[in-house]
Amino acid sequence: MAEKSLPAEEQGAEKNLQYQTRRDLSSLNSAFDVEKLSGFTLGKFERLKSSVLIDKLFKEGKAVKLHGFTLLYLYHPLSSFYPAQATFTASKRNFRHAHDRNSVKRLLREAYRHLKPEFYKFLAAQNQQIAVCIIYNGREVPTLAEVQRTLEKAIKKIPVAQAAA
RNA sequence: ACUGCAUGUUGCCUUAUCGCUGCCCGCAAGACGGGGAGAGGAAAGUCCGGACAACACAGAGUACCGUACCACCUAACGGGUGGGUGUUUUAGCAAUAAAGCAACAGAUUAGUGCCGCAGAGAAUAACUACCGCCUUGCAAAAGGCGGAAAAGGUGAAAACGUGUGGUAAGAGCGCACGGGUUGCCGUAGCAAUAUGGCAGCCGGGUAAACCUUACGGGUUGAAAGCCCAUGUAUACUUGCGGAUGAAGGCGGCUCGCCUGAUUUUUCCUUUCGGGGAAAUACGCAAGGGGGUUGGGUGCUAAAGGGGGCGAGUGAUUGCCACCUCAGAUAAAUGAUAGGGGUUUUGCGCAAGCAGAAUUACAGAAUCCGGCUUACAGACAUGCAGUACUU
RNA sequence: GGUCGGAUGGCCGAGUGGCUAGGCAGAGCUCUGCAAAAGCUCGUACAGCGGUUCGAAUCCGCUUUCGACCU
Repeated sequence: MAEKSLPAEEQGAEKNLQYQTRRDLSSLNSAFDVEKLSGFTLGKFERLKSSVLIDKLFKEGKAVKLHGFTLLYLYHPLSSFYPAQATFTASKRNFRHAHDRNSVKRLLREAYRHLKPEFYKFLAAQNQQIAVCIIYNGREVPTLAEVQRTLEKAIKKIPVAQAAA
């Protein structure tokens, strides 16, 4: 165990990085180019995982509703270098079987992955970070093309961040 | 050959691009690069049984819950295998055979309850009809007392069946044959049980009604539990501190500035005063319990896998060498395109051509052994039916 | 992931093995000059499949579906 783990100081540094929520965004941009971050990837740090933030998102976030999709968003500083973190859900009421829910969430993820670069440019221009939750309210598993078309419209509806917010 | 049913096996393959999650290696240590791995037969239902963990625990009994033909298998089981018994279907005149099914201990020696409607009566049964005696009456008959479960009808179920003797009429009341059941003995079998003999009994059903007998069961489940960090107010315990400044804050930090915490009792000495002890308030440190938010561990090498050689009718098991095969946590295992395979539709004598679909049930969450339920297509075996050929 | 409970007419809801109560709602009739209220009458139910039993809403098993609790 001792051999495996990193030296103590490095561990500390890593933790700082996670716990630090406030950071200077301008320095971030100088270190990591937005262009470099906007490949068609969707890794661990681009997904919204903090239950605290998710609670906050559902409580205070604004919603864009479009054709059975609901897109919740909240401009909020993140513990990630990426301009956005997203999460995807389908309700247990509409999809009783686990494999149906999984496949819907995979479709949403796939669609978001392809729409991501433009969304990131839009955010980088404002120098803002955002938390997003995409919910599918339909009762049947949709096709990928359908999801992409609707999501693209929904994302374009997200307004520019207010200075006060 | 086709169709149906049952059981078992299987549950599309491959190339490229864009991704996801662990692991290993590299490096400039990054959220980078490379390599290799990554979804089931039911992962499901959570119906049983274990492993593992925490807590509890003298012993015995009671309550409660579960199991229930016998033997074996197994870590264990309500599971499985083999056997027995009963029963259903099919074939057959029958004997019997084959296939399927069974929560299959006890209701004639523990006891209690329940059995609607109908029927005289549903458990010490007399309504009709039957028989005897008595009373009334010319008689027919009526009434009363008693006998009697053979006949009737009712019902899911009516007091062993047939025959015969017997009787006032009848009755297992006696006898013969037969049936069931309990006990003992003989034979076969480890046993359930089968079979033969002897003796007793035969006034119902229901235990997935209470119950009896035998056996088993401590409770709670990985959101168990253990560790680390973050960090807030602090009950309580211990230690230390002190206006000759504890402790905290700021700065230019061996220093300066600012803020700033206690009283009582008692003893010794005594001019004021000083010192000690105890209690208490305050402060600090440690322990500690309470709450908050994360991470690690538990956690994937196991009652493991397929293979070979044995043991056993079989479930299962012994030995040998080989293999390492998911580990996520707002929860990975995906998407697109091409090729092949499969199914299907149309055209065609056929070869083949063209189109469509690629589909079933379904997604690991601590891990195993079962059971149950769902399931497109393919293959194998068995049974049944239909048609044709010999 | 784990542990429990329910399902009876259009709605609520009782029912310890023997014809499934009751209320609300609905339809018809009475009453009234017409209505309301009241009274009378009627129709419509045991989630599904299988088993135990002479007989199942009830007992047992499986399935479907709704809900609750545990961090």
